[in-house]
Amino acid sequence: MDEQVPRDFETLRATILDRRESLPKRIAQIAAYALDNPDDIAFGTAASIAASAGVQPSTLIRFAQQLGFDGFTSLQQVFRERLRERNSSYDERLQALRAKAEGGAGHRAIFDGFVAAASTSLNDISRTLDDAHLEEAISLLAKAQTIYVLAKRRSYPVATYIAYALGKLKIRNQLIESAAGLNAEMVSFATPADAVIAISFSPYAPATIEEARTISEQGVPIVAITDSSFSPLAQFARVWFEVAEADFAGFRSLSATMALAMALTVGVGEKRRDAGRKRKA
Amino acid sequence: MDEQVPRDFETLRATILDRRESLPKRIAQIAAYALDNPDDIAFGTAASIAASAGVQPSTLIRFAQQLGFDGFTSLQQVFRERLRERNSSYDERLQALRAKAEGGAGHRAIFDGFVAAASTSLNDISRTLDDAHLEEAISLLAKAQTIYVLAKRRSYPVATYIAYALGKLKIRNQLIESAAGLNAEMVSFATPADAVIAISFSPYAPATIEEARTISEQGVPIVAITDSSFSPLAQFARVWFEVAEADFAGFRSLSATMALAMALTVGVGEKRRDAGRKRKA
DNA sequence: TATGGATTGGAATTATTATTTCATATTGCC
DNA sequence: GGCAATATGAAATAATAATTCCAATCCATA
Repeated sequence: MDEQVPRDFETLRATILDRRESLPKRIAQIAAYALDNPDDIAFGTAASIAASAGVQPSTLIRFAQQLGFDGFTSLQQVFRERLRERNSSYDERLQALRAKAEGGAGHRAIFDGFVAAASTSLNDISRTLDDAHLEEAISLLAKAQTIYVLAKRRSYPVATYIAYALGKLKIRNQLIESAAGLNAEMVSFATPADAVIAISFSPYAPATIEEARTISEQGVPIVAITDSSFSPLAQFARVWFEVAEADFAGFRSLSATMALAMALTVGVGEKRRDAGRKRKA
Repeated sequence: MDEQVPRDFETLRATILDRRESLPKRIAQIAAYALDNPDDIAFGTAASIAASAGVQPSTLIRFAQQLGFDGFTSLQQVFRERLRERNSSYDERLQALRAKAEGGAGHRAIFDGFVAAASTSLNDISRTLDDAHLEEAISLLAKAQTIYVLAKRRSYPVATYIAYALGKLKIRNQLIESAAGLNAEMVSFATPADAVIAISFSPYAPATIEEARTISEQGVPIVAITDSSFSPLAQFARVWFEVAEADFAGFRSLSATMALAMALTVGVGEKRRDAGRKRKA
């Protein structure tokens, strides 16, 4: 027997799809039903499932045996496992996390709180992000000679990640950081042929705002990621994104901002590659 | 009969919580088990569940009857229904995102991909994080005079965030960065009374590994965040976390690492505050 | 501490459900 | 078209699981 019994749903699914052609009519019927209504298989009885699928219970068992199981029951296990593993619904999970984080003692509660905050933020941004803005921002950045990245304090990690990613994609970029106090000079090098990604959240770091103002006065287009339309960054920006990050224990999540930052970065990379290809052709 | 049979899980849950006080001992035992292990109720048999909960099957049935069901089977229906429903939202959403990200054109697809990767990572870490490791790491870091933070390249954003958060919490820390090429000196200042948070993922930055080695040879305890037990960081570390980040378009998410990093940071903050309070009292 | 009612444990009973079996039908092949 | 192999249907059977019942125990109260 080289019969390998599929232990998890994905393998099982693949096996079924693989053999689909060679299965007898009624067995194929059950196979299709199983893949279309996995929940019914998980919960139903052999008789009820067979009835829904329009076959005899014995056929159902034969189907299971063909797949290498020793009966319907062990086939059903796989379908049940699948439901088990898919963790609770998003909201339930989040609620549970929040409950643990709020009520709970210990450090696990803190961790859960941050995970919940991050999940919520991702959820929100996925709902609210404006596709048109994204396109616009990417076009703008793709045309830039050098992309300047401007962020302090809480937003700084995002800036360093953007810089890292742009670097890996071989896109010229300059992180505006203050180690040597030469920010003003760095900023002054930017021209309208360049572009800026500026990130700042309330309370806005004064230095970020100042530098954004200066650089926008030089005619350099700015893509801003910030948290409200009242943000001082918004007024200097050519395109701006409103990202609402949930917070926990006084620290805001960064995951939504990170996801957006990565999308911008990789988006620019793709756009440039496409443009390059077109130019050559 | 004013007995209202709870038809959905939430109502059932509320009912149970409501009556908790007035339930007899064994029934209460089953009630607690049911709320803690709803999946087991959904899939198990009366006998298996009763055994897990440490009661007799008959008690399980009495529990169901007290709630107005006519037997275990109808109680179980509610738990199954819950699984069916919950299963749809979260996973479907993620799958939809992935599908869009994979199949889809345009830049929205890229964004969706990063959101999906981040969600998956958060999901995973929330399932796999070991509470004991977390406690251990926090105790270790809370005792440190100075917390050194060590990470390069892709992990660097996490390090900067940790440094920012530690700073805000007024916890002495030192980010080991190479601007002036003085890393070796910085590292040499660390003593066994300090501690290190080191973060590195495959392909491990050689500098991170080297510095981690040196610093651990000086007897400084290391808390590592890395991606597998084969990681060179793991061998130097007193405590280490395995974090599996999903990736998209060649860039790994950072959200799980970030959540863990924040939990460590804030955890240390809390632990110190508690210790301080105790000392005064 | 004695007594009644409520609760529990455990085995007996009943029901439900999976599986097997066998007769019948269908299909592919010579 | 006939034969064998395969597939299918339907009912009988075996297994498993839910439920019931009754004796034992616990608990509150007088």
